[in-house]
Amino acid sequence: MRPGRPEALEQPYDPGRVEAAWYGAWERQGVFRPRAGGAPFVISIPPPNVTGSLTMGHLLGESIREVILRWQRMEGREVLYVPGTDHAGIATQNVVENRLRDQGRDRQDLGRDEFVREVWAWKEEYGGLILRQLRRFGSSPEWSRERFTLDDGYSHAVLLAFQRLYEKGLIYRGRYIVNWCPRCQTALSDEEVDHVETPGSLWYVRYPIKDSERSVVVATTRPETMLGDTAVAVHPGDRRYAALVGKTAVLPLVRREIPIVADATVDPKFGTGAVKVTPAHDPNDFAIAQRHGLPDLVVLDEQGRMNDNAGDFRGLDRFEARKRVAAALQDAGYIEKIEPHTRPVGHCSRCDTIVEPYLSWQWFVKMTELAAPAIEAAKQGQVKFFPTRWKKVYLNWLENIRDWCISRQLWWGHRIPVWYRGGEMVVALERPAGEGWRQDEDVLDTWFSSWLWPFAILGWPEETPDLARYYPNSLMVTGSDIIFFWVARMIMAGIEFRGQAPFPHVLFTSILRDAQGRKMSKSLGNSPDPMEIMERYGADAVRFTMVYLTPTGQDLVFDEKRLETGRFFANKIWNAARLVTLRLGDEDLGRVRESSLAFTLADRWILSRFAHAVKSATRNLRTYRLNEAANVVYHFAWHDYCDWYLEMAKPRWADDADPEDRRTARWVAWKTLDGILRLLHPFMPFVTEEIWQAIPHDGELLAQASWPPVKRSWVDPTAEAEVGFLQELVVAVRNLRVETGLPAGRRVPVVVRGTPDQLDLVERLAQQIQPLARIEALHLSRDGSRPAVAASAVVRGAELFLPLAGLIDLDEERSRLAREADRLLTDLESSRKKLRNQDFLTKARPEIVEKERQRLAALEETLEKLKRARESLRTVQG
RNA sequence: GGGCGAAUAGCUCAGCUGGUAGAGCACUUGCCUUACACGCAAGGGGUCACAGGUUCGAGCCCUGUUUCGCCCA
Repeated sequence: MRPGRPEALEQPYDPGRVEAAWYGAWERQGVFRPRAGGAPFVISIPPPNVTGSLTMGHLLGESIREVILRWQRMEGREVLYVPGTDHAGIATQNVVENRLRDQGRDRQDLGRDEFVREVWAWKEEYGGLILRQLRRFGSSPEWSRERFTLDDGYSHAVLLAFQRLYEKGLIYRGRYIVNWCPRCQTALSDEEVDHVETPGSLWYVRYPIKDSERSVVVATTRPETMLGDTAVAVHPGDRRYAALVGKTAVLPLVRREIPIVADATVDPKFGTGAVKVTPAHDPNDFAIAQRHGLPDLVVLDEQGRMNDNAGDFRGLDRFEARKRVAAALQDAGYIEKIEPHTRPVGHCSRCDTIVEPYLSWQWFVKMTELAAPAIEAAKQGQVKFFPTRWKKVYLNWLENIRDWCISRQLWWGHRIPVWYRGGEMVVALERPAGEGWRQDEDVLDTWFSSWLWPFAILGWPEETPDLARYYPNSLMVTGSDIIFFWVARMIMAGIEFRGQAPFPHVLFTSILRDAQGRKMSKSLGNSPDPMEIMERYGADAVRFTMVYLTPTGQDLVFDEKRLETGRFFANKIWNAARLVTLRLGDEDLGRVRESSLAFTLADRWILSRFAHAVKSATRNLRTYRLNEAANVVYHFAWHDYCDWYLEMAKPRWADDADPEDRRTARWVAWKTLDGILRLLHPFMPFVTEEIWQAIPHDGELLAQASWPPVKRSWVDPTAEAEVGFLQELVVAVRNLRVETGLPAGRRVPVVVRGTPDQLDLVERLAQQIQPLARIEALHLSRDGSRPAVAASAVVRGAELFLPLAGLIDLDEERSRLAREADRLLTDLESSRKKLRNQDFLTKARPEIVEKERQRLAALEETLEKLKRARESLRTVQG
């Protein structure tokens, strides 16, 4: 047992100082290293973007991971938390390109190799800021295992995964419509496109029929694409157009002859029921073209400008082209009408540019085969989601999954391991032997590397000891916004490459929103700076508040002011600890045997309450109700321990108090504080460590101490009931004091009247009640007498009197008693009504009925006594 | 168009197995009571969105409606 250092708890509490103190010690002592002994517990960080910095959202996720990790460590598990970052292809390339632009250069000037070197240099200098910020936050990953998705070993894993899937026939190259971002100039996956309902127009355009007076009117939202039309399509069952199928239409402006085809996917109710078919710029049209053997004609370039196929419109930006084409059609009399029309428009999730459906050669992963076992894993419970409703979202996505476009036209990333020479194509991790091989120019989607994260971080494809011991991981904590991007794909990859889902549990965190309900994001600039927040409130306060506030799986409207909850709480604990340390004296508490102490009622009560708090906090942690766990500890520490126990203990610490009892009060106060610090450590590691070091403690660091067990011997229902009565008495007296307008400091006599049992109890508790309620003398009315003039209240049938003749306003007291009685009357009536109900009496569970009877009896008794108190005051007046 | 979620005190939100509606902040009143004014004490404040239903009993379960938000197409 190490002695405390009371002088360490300086006033005032300064989070900045405290939080600078302990991180180094934890690292030196190897607190974050997996400690053999218990079953492994493994979590990895959802790798943040290497160019990124901390956001409030990160802090929320990190707070939750940390609570669970530090708790599990204290429970004796072998805890591993793996840190790292991902290379975030588009985002990182953007950052470096912007820098080049500022210098008046672009990546084409540098060439591929030079550019990639430039990105690496940038990464070495500025990357990973976010991980340094996590140290300030107090995060406890095993730093020596930090991984980056472009590291050599990791890259090998990524390319190997590509090769294996290719060899299994699950990866293919094809020419299809993909989502193209003209600004990023790369293909995107479906998940990287956000759809926004956008008002626009629906143009009705007349296409003449060849060798005929007739024409067909098509409706389109994108007239500029008509330059790439290769057909007109109608529904096969649409009688209006039956005669036209097989005929030839003449495309206005360009006079190209195109067939009219019948296809069942055409919606006869949309527009005129006839649509133009632009295979190169619309996924549905592409499908129609495939079925009918129609050619395709690309009319846009990679930057979203009209290309040479667009004739007079070549070189125009797509939106300018839309206006010009519409105007040209109008001028030539081809426009029938224009209607307002709202449709979903895809935006690049990276840069918000409107994406183009664009026909190009890309690499894809066939997903249905990978999805099937991932669906089973969730259905059979090998992977569970918290909250459970995400299971449905997950299943729905997987059951309707589409192939995944994984090639990106970027330079920063894993270059696709495919080699071409003439008509040959080889998939290989190394350049094939021989001359003339040219590697595929594209890189892989970043998510194609991060879906391997749970096992690639452990050394896969090598069969390392880590992989054997730490796979599958224990838990994934992340935001539901990446359930498709990452979570579902990790599960698929885990099953595909390791034969087992990567973790049994997925815990989704809240999404933080600002006061207007908008998602907090860097681009909106509506997120406070986390580092500044930590400066102002302290990391402990942020951690506690985040967890305390976060509802399980609901979005969280974040208001900075609420961080005061954690800040004030830390301060409260700090000051409670100061009080305790100042009163501990030089007692060697470590040598005190619990059995040698004579606990008072208050001692038994707080230890019982502590046992409940441990039980409840632990149960809530196990079920991921972290906010409830935080709430339990908060309430116990503040309201039970500080408000009641410490107040009751104060007189026992006085110099003239009985030494044995003083020792007992010291021991219980210390022991309970030690317990609070342990329960609180996962939520507020710094301040709890600092305080723990200042009180007598066993072991080097709180971070290595054990989680408190539930001590059954401390559970004491009698003590809880009796102190409950005491608390009600005290509150009633305090209330009378306020209601009668007594000066706050004035000590008053109190008379109690009640059953002999009640009076005995009050007599036993008198010592503790008096200071709490500022009572000068507590008189027990054994003979049933009562003061003639007094303010009064009823507590559990016992009557309290403040005999204050001359000090209280009798009229006011009478009306106060009347108000009190009125309030009870409502409850009384509803209780009576309930008990008159035959159905209630026969059908409700007996214990419920009995409870209701007791409740009614108590209400009646209280009411009766209030009435008598009023009457007696009337007599006085009369 | 399909799916999911939310609606509870002035605000932000808890409310687990149906059994007397809770917290923090804000508000009112009184206190610098030698741990803490980042505090202490006492208090006010609710048609649990609406309409039905199930039940002895509904904030909670069922059906429908309204409003808001999100995801998917």
